[in-house]
Amino acid sequence: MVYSLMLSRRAKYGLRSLIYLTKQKGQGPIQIREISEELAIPRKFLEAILLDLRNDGILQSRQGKIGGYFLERSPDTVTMGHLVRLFDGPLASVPCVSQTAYARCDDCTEEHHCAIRWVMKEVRDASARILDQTTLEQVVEKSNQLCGRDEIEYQI
Amino acid sequence: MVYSLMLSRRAKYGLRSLIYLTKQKGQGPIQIREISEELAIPRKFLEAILLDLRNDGILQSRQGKIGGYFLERSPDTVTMGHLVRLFDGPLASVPCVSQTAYARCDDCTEEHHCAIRWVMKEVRDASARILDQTTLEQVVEKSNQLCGRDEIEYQI
DNA sequence: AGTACTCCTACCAACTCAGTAGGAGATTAT
DNA sequence: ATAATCTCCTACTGAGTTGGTAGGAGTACT
Repeated sequence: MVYSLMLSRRAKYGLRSLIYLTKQKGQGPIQIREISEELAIPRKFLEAILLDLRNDGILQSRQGKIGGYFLERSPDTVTMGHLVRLFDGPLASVPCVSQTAYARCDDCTEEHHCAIRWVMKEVRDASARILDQTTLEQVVEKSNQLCGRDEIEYQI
Repeated sequence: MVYSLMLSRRAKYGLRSLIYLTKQKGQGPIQIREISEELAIPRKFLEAILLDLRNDGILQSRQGKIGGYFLERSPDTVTMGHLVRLFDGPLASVPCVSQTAYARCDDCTEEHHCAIRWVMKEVRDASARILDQTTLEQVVEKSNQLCGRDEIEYQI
């Protein structure tokens, strides 16, 4: 079975790293190696992912010996919608219903008459409603709930 | 920009063909060639897609000279959810929240503690709620509305 | 100076997607 | 009977994406 509407590994690794970094907030830079070991993510792959998050302004980094990554933006300002779009592109399952990356379907003759567009827009809107209103902070809270707040075990 | 959560061309072609066939219901078998010309879908590609729909029991076919395809199931019993799953796999964006094709995420240590799972389940449920309650019949109705019911122009 | 980290470019194997090619088998019309 | 016209089926292909690796330059602390 193929899962073509699925979150990429890149996105999952990125999200899990952000949750980890949020839980460690205020403790100075965390190194790629630590995250990669703790969350079982290939180190070199993780490097590229964290770099993307830094270039987007969500993370900040420090170079050199005691360098590493830490949150730049407050986790209550980072939405899941933003993150999923960052990693995997628009939420819309057809380009002609995307808010953030609209494009005509190249195989659709007249989009105003397109019933597929209509139903897929409903789906997009429902997904966006959830993802754009869920913040990283809320996800971390939920994660703490699920794990038991006091444990320092980073099940995300 | 990459669209990794997108409907495949296969799915779009399949859906458009089904809408076309629904509108022609009761008029005997419609040939691949006609559909492919009318909807601008590559003929050989369409062959494979219609065959899948037949093997799934949604379409029926007739071989030979005046053969072709026609609906086997009534369009009010065919849901968009079923069709999207048939073409593109599970709706869930992570396998561990799929109702129809559950699987553990191989990179997730303990799913009951996974906050990503939690939010993605909300998204899946919202999408499924829409897609599983929208039938092919409703989509065709909507298409007729959008096109003007009397025109015989198959903008879908 | 040495060490340990981030940053950056280039590369790679495996897989998926969107088709094509060619023909066997079925059915009808002549 | 046979030609025509359709579906059915297998195999193949080129382009693009995913999930990484390799190697090293640059940066900062000790």
